[in-house]
Amino acid sequence: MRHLETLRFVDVIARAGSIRKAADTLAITSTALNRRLLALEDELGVPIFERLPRGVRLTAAGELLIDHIRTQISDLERVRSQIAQLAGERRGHVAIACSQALLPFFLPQQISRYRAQNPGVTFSVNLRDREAAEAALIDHSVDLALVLEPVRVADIYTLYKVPQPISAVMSVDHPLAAKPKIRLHDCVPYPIALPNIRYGVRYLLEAAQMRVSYRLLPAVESDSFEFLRNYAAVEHVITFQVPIGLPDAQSDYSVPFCHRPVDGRDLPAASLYLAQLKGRVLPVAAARFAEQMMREFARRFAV
Amino acid sequence: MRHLETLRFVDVIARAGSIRKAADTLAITSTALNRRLLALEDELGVPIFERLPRGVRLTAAGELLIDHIRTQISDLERVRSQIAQLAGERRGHVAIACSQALLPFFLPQQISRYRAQNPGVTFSVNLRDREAAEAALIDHSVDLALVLEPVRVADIYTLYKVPQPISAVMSVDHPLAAKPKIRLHDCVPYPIALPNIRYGVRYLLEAAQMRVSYRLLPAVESDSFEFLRNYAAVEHVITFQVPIGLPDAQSDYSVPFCHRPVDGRDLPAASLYLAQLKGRVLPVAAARFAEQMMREFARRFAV
DNA sequence: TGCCTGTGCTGCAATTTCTGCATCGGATAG
DNA sequence: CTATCCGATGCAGAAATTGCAGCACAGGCA
Repeated sequence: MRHLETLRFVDVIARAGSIRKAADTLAITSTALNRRLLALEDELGVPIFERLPRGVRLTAAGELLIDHIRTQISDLERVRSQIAQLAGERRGHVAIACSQALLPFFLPQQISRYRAQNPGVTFSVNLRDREAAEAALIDHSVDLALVLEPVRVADIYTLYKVPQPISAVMSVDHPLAAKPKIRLHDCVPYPIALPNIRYGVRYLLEAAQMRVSYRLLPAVESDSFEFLRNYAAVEHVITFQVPIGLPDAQSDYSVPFCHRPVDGRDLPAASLYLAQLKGRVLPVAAARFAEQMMREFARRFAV
Repeated sequence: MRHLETLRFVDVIARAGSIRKAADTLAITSTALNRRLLALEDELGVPIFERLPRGVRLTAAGELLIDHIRTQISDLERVRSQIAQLAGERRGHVAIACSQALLPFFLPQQISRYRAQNPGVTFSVNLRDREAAEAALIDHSVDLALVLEPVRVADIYTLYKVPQPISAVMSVDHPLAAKPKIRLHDCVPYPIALPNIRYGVRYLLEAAQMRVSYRLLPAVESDSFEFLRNYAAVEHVITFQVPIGLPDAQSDYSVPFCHRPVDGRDLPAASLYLAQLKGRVLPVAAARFAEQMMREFARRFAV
């Protein structure tokens, strides 16, 4: 959209941290970009960036403005998508930030299902920890976030909340695999593999252990849920994940690990949140996709 | 602001109903304006206006866009005012739509008081009936509305609500002026002057008469509250108004008419609403002025 | 200290975009 | 049927934007 080209450029400068770098990514000369910025600051009567020897940084006024710019850009996007829908087109784009647990099964299935009915809609799926996911909502780089136990900043609006009782994951021939339900102290004799503290599952585990005498000390730590699952498959180690990231009984996945729910008395269920930026009206495609996921949540995890 | 000049032009076209008229008010040629419009429609991929023999009219897509445009324009205005405030300037503009009752005393006093502390802030005060006031909020032509018994459309947000018991207004030597409180049936023997049905006071009077046997038939109807007051001053006629539009005892106005409250059993109190557009963040000056008025309401009409 | 690198900024010419005049084609009101 | 008002368009001049080259400045490094 031509009329907010300059504003978009300002956004790029803010993200790049220097006019020349921004000009480079925008494939124009720094001269032109610089002059646009100067003209805008002149119009506004206030500098948007403070000039540092190694680049530029937003002033207080700039912070205000950049927020406005990002809102305007995505609001225009929404209007365009509404107009496109009016014209009968079924196009659009949905940008999602999500936790690792959504990557193996849930999102692939959901996106595939949605695209089967709306082939014109494209998706971008970005792995973000819960903090980064919320930041991505705030700076308008994603439309939806799907995260476990978010930090819950004020600017985030929760569309749906799903309880996710934590499961213990182990190889199929692990001694504990015989039990239908796992107590946490059952795990003490065995080596443990855990995600690190930035992740919701680990956070809940640590919180739960504040109240008990035993300790689950990780033999292996990782930031990859996929690694942890596969590690549990090849060694008699126990790890913990949420069910939405694990193959369920009906699926035709054949894997050398299994999972058993942890007793609710030992560990409260985690919560999976579907969230958007507060006060933002989503583009049509994103809103529809969110609705589809919410229906699926309601179906699977009916209360 | 340069970058949304074209969008502002589109807004003017929409209001003017024809490109040439809009070009005229914008002091440019119709050619230039027409081409900007065509370029924008080309960018958007859909026509914004349908071309009629006597001008243009918004298409469905255009309705969507014009709403976005008006939001963007006033949102930018808000950002500018926030930036100005950041820079220590105390400037800005407040546009108000209000009922007649606010014109003689309340708004002049309030604006004068506000401007005494904020001389840089300018005001526009527009007389609008309750329906037009809400329309003005919606199309962003005013920031605040102050109206009696509004129609209460969904997009309006009420900031404050003040009860206004209706008063009978008459000349000082009117027989009823001896009573401290007026019953409606006391008025039957006398000629009545009323505002027409579009106004809140008349609306309430008509509603009240649904339940009783007597009728107050207006000898004179007018759409000017000022006329009605002054007419009551020169003839033994009774009219009805809300107290906020009448001089109070402490004021140093010397007028040949007086007012007495109507008994609450006969006529419910009207409600004066201070309202803004739902979901809109007001510019600093408008928000501050609204706060001042709300404090004044709380002081005068403490519950 | 002196060199080097990276930054934002500016004068000037080429280029792109925009504007205004004159005019066309079409639809309606009288 | 005619007069009028409307939006659209070809073309030439005006205005804004861009890119090149170069400047001044501030830190990093030897």
